[in-house]
Amino acid sequence: MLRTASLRKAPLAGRRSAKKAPELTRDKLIDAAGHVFAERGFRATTIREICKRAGANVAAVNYTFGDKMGLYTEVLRHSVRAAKTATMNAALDSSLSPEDTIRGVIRARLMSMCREERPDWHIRLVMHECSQPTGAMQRVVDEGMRPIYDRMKAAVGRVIGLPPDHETTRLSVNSIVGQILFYTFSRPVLAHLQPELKLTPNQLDRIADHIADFSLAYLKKVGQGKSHG
Amino acid sequence: MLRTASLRKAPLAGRRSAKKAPELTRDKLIDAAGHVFAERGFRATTIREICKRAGANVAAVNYTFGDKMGLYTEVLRHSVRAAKTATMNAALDSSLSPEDTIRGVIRARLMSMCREERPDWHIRLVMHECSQPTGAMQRVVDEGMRPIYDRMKAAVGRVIGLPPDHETTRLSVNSIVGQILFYTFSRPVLAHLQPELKLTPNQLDRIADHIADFSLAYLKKVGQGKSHG
DNA sequence: GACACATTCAAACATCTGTTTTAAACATGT
DNA sequence: ACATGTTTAAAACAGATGTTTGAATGTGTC
Repeated sequence: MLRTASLRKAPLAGRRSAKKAPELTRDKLIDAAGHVFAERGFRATTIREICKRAGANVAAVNYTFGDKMGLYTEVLRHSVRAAKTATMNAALDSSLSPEDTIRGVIRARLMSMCREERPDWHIRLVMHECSQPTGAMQRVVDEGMRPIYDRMKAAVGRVIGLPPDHETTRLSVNSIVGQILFYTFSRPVLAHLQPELKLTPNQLDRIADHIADFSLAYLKKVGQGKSHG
Repeated sequence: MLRTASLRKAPLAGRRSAKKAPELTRDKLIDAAGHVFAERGFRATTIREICKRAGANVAAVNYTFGDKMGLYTEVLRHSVRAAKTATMNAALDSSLSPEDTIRGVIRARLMSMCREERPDWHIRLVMHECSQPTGAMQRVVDEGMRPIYDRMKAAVGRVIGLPPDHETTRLSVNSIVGQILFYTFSRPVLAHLQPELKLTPNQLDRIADHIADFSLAYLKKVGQGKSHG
């Protein structure tokens, strides 16, 4: 008989061999919570909606994860893992040229917006964290975004002929990332300013090409200036 | 004796001649609400916090503005007006060259982030609307962002030698706006990825220059290609 | 000063929401 | 079959929050 949510742990997260029902509700809860958290953010999401969606009882969340935040961190953990798609991993391959790395990362990030299953949970969770931080952001950034960010700094630095931590390199990476995130973070604004812009796979492909062309124009120009001077 | 919040109007919004106290609490409420709404968004903001900050009673909001949403729309109205700074208006001057227009808009938008009073309410409210839309967004976008967006389309179109509504023009404007909003929307992420980046006026000035250089590299390249072909 | 009105205030109300409780259902090993 | 530990279910609890109420206080007019 367990007492308070803050003191008790989620029940026996370790050994689960013969049981299967608990695994099922646990997974159903994480899946349902991912949908709702990604759509509404941590605060605006109610445990009751998650449980209804998962076909579970209201007490299931507190029983399985201790409290709402426990479920949230679990969802974040899954979302970070799911964000490491095959496409993104291929783009991060260190044998690629810097230009191809940049193009690949841009494309992988944009393409994740039109996935069928779990469309873009990760980046939408980050968006809500930016709007209303919860303290869970540090881990999301460290595990989900920093590797890509560092890889981009290296690639951009090589194109422009400057160290990865030079101010121009960092600002350029920010410019690229900003262009990408715009289509997720500012989607409602975009929907009003350009109602005709549908984010179909085809269109996202064109957008990815544009962002890469737009960015490489500057990077190559600076790079040529450096190599000539 | 007024009945329901949905039916009654804010009391006598028209003639206020001799009264001053009502005006004062009204303004204090809008000012306090601007702070809290810009920081936390509509939903996470409590009427009690606004009233405490304004030194008013809990019932003041419902009495003066009907309900929470009434106060919110009033805050949005003020914020849209405050976003039309002298700097931004100067940048939108139609006698400027397209390059100067682009540089000016970028700089004006970034500089509003380090204002002493009401620092960047407008764009932070838009951010929260993007994360959790409330239905008030349409007016904010139409009145606060579309004029700038259209002006940018015209300027960018002139530099690259394409119509304002060409796909390349629109995507390029998106790229510029995305770079700008990144420093507001993704500030928490940025704080973790680049802890050393302080958004002082000096630094924002450098960022504005970078974004303009970064963008104009592509625009001019496309423009030259067009004029030669 | 008395009246009518607008405004303020403290308290209460109704609802929502995270959490806890209590008991029943279930599974498992002996 | 029994005992034991685990999972589910319904209800209740406690706190927060938007809103309303009704009295009290101010404010201007006659």
